[in-house]
Amino acid sequence: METVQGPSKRQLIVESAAEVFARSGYATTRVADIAVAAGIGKGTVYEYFSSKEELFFAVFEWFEEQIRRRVDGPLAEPGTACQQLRAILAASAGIVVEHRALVSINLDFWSASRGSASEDRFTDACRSAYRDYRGILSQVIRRGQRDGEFRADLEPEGVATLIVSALDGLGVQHWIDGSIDPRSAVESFADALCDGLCRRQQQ
Amino acid sequence: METVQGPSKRQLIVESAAEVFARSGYATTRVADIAVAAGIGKGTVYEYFSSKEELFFAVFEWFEEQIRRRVDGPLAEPGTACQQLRAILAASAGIVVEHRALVSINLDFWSASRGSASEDRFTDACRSAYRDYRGILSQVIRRGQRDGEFRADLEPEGVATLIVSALDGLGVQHWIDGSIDPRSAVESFADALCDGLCRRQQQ
Amino acid sequence: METVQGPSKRQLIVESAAEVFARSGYATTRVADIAVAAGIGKGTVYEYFSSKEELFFAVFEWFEEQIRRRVDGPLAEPGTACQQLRAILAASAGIVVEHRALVSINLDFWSASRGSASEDRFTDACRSAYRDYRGILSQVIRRGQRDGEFRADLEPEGVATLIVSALDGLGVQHWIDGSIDPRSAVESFADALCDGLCRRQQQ
Amino acid sequence: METVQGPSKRQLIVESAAEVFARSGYATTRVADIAVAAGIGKGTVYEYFSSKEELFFAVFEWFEEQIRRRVDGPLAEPGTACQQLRAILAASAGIVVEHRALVSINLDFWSASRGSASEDRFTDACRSAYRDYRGILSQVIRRGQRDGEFRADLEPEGVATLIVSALDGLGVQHWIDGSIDPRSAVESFADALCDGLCRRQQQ
DNA sequence: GATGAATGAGTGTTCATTCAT
DNA sequence: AATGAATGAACACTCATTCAT
Repeated sequence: METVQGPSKRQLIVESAAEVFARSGYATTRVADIAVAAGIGKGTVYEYFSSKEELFFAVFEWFEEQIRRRVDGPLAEPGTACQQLRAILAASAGIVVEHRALVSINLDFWSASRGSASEDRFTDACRSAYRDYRGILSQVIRRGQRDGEFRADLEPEGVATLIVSALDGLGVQHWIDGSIDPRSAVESFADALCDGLCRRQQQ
Repeated sequence: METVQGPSKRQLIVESAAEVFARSGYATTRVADIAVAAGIGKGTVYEYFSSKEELFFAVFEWFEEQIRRRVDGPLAEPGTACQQLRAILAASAGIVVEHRALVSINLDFWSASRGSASEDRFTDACRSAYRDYRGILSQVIRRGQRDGEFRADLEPEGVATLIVSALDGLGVQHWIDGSIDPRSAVESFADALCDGLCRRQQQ
Repeated sequence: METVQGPSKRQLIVESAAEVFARSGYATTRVADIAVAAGIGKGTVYEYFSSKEELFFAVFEWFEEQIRRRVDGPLAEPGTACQQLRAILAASAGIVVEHRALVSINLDFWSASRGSASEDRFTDACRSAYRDYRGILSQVIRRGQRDGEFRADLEPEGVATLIVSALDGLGVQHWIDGSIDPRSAVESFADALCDGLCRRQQQ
Repeated sequence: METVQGPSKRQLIVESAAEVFARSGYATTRVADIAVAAGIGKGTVYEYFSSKEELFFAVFEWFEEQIRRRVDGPLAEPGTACQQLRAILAASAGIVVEHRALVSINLDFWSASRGSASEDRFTDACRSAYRDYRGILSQVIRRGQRDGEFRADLEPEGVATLIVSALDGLGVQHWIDGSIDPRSAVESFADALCDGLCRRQQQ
């Protein structure tokens, strides 16, 4: 009976690394720390990843996948564009609260987009991640416009860009300052965004 | 005739450091690189700053000041809350475009909030910077509400938090992906935010 | 068949360090020099000692042990207090001649008792080493007094202090000036000390 | 009227340096510290001494002179060889107590005899200082022998060597461990040395 | 003569990576 | 496959010394 080895040792390393990177940052984390966290020998890390950077990248990919999963849920649900938008916003706020660690790792990915030997690789990965995220949102907006639910005079891409930004930045602010409440902030924001900050003249 | 010594040597170092940090990131930048960029000897850097980290911090402060100056302009102008909000958003987009370097440095500050020996110092500085920025925006919103211009049922703090986030994140996206246009994106976003994404029923 | 690994690598480093420190002095010696002398990589030194100073301290302890061993021999031998005293003096002269290096290292330890970051640690170590040495000698003297062999009117501690001093200083003089002969000097000194410099009136 | 400038600025620097070297050790002392102690500019030190080492050497010479002065006093006094010897020992104990600083500086000179670029220069200076000191003592002993006061069968040089050693080492022990009392220790030692440690059979 | 701002050679230390076991 | 002892490249920082004022 061979070890079925559910989450393979590779995965064990990735998750241990994510944990340590989140806590101490990429630069400060030593490969040895990761090995200890994973309960394996230092050399073993190199059996699965050719370098610290490579491992870092694997963590990034795993992280990406986590996010995608969380966002795909609301997308599958039926509902108006507005409802979906609100659901995505709420899900993102949830991620921010539940996985502050992920935000932390994201910071490092951005930072790694400079200086690192494989600068471009990081930048490319980030770029495409953002593109994907924007794509999802602009599609929702476009659907809203097509259905006559949303104003047609707004640039879907532009609005999507800022919404992605807002959720991104929200993670950072929450990370830096635990006293802010992402969930309620996102709700007010969603209200303002969907229905407008300004009072309806006619109301 | 004394040397008026406009931007003191200290300032020269700060600006050179900002440049190099922006290009290569904090971790990758060597103190020697900064010295070369400033056209001075390596030791001279230490005449003005006790450590690389101290210099990094000085860059942060200088950066903060730059931002503040840009945002204070629109605040001084008269106009409705909505106009001011749009002006602040536009100014921020302008900063993002003109000073991509600043965004880049900001990334490092966030990152430095973990792992760095003086972690707390960085976190505290970031926290208070965010607080200031949120304060400015929530004040504008509150004024809008007091004047009956904005809906009174929204949490000013919550909305302000997301707007700050949006501008913050916008810089990152623009940094990562030069193809996006912050100015037009911000405009659409401002429209959606102020007047609502949803079509006016009554219209 | 496991490597018996006689003198462990740690010991190898200590002895190599002793050699180099003796030749070039603590301040001048570079960690790299020690590594070369030990035939290992620079980094390996840090696998066994957390810092140059720590290594220096280990050398001190090893040195202490060497001395103790040499002095313990004469102490175990039976004989009058006078014979034991002479034997200890002779053994010490022997050390001085055979291990000039040790003297040299001692110089650095004294010096390190000032200025070094862990000044106190060095001072404490030196203080207790001297105390031990004085203790051994004063015990011999006390025994001589108890047995009626030595004059009872002299302070055993005081005399012991100066004998320790004399042996200590002898090493230094021999180190500085190879032309002096510690063995014959010590003999004359032992004669004078035990039987008196002054001619016996009654003789 | 030119400034007679009693103790010239050169002398001021030497004495300030002695003070700081004594406190912090040669290696740890920075030229800047000495300048501060002397109340002058850092550059000024180099107007009088071509290097830190040169200044160190000047301190050594000044120190030597101090010692000589203290020892010359007893030598000038009339009395038996034994009385003179005791007087010299007592004077040396006095120096040790009053000028612990001098001892401290001596440690550095010994240490500097290795590793320093001008190693030989330091060794030579130390060697000749010891030679002088031994010469003074062996002369006293020889006179004692000539006068029939001291035993003729002892090597004057050998005994002198150990006495110098004893006084040298006494300073070190007192420096390291303030609890020992050089004056009383020297007295017991002088008794033992002059009259013998062993009880007179005939008495 | 006096100064202190500027300099850069020099070194302790860290840690990603390798490889013999 | 797994390990961890060994390695050395890389870098922040210090401080003696210089020299323009």
